[in-house]
Amino acid sequence: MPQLNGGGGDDLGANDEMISFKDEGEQEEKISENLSAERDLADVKSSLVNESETNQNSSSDSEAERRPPPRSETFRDKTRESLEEAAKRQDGGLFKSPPYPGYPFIMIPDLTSPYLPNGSLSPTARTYLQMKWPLLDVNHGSLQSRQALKDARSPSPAHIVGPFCLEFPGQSDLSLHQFQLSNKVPVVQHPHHVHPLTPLITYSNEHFTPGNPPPHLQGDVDPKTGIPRPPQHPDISPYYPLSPGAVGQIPHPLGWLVPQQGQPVYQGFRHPYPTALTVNASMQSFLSSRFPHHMVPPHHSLHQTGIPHPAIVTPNVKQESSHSDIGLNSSTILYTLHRKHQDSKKEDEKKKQPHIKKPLNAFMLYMKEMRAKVVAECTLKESAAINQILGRRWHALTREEQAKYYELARKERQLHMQLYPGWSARDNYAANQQGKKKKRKRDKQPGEGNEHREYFPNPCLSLPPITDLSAPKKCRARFGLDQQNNWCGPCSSL
DNA sequence: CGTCCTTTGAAGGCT
DNA sequence: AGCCTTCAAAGGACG
Repeated sequence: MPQLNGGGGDDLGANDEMISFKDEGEQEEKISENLSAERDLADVKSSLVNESETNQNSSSDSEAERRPPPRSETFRDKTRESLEEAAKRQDGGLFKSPPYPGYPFIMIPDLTSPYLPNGSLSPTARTYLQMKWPLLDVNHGSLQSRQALKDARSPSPAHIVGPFCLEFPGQSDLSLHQFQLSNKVPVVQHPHHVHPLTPLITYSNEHFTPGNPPPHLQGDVDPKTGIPRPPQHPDISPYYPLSPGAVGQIPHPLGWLVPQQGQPVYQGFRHPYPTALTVNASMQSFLSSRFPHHMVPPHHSLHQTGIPHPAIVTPNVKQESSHSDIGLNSSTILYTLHRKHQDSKKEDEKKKQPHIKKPLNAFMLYMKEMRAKVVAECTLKESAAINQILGRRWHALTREEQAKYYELARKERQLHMQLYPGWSARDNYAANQQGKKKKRKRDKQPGEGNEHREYFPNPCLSLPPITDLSAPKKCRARFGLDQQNNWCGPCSSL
């Protein structure tokens, strides 16, 4: 485990942004947190297989030794201060002194095509990219990236290895920390163009799928949403553990718009953030002319800047089917449509409001990256159980490791804030209240929650024992139906 | 189909 | 200031 040095000129400014951890189960967490990731995984697997966990207190090192005491100034406070400071400095145009060394609020005028005709990154774009994403090594090409691959523990600053892979120093678990933020990152990867902004994208590509692809190109359809999914290469991890050579093979969600040969139509669409600027009015026009109306992404899915941000979820507004009106006379149709229009006018207007999702926090970013790994190694599918494991692992991370995610989350928020200046998390509260009743939530009784913990050990990942007698669903969610022998007594008797 | 479960963190509202 | 609530992701389970 890398020791923390208190200081050291962290350009990311992450060292002083660690948060204090919750004290719930802290004792047990401290006990388990010093396990190496491998050991951790081994415990998970063996406990899952054997269902006979006997030792969750096998380690004694204190997490506190590894981790400095909680700071009085929380990360949240710090972040907020920084954001406020950033907002103050952001007076309209270029900004001079970025709140974070690597995250200036500079928007270059045209990122539509940051690449030069010869395929290299334009100096302007390179400057921008370096300023905006300091982790990205846009100056150095694949040679250095390959070097990074060779020397996984390079102490040099993190630099990008592939479009989705950031190398982080000091990784104890992965020699190369392939930091894929999303398994849904929309990517049109030109074989020779590695887009350097991609690593920070965490939002779903669903928001960028411009309607349905032509049937003959339609690969998979999400059974839940009905939204066509891009064909997935079976060998490719959903979390993009991509090598530089492999990324070019990744199909883009908009791959059906990309000609089979030649340059992709959506070069600028490789990234849902700045590079997505290419989807502007002209692209709308192009789409409208090429595809049926329902396939064309609606304007309201675009940000005011023309950026179809992945955090935007455009509700599927059902098209009025003219077929269903066949047989009715025109006046009836008109009247009906008028009534419908009147009745649902407000509702439609509300529905048309794009749903801007919250930016992901550090833990969410971590979950996105690690979920697939845990699922694969722990043979669990239940997200609730997976998340428990991930929560434990999150606490087991070193401060440095967590700092990476905090930093990324901070950038996510910054970018989100830039793209949606007026957006508030509160907006999503209202969004859920007006439309569908979403969730939630039974109030947690005092003491409820993790009380399953005292009665028998969790079979996975040396989780604390479970004691909650009042929440039978927890055992179900936690262990699944096929492991009912792990359910607590009250749950089993139900 | 909608909600629950489960995790942490961010953010807003209320006291 | 501190507490509470909601929502981000994920997918199986359930009513």
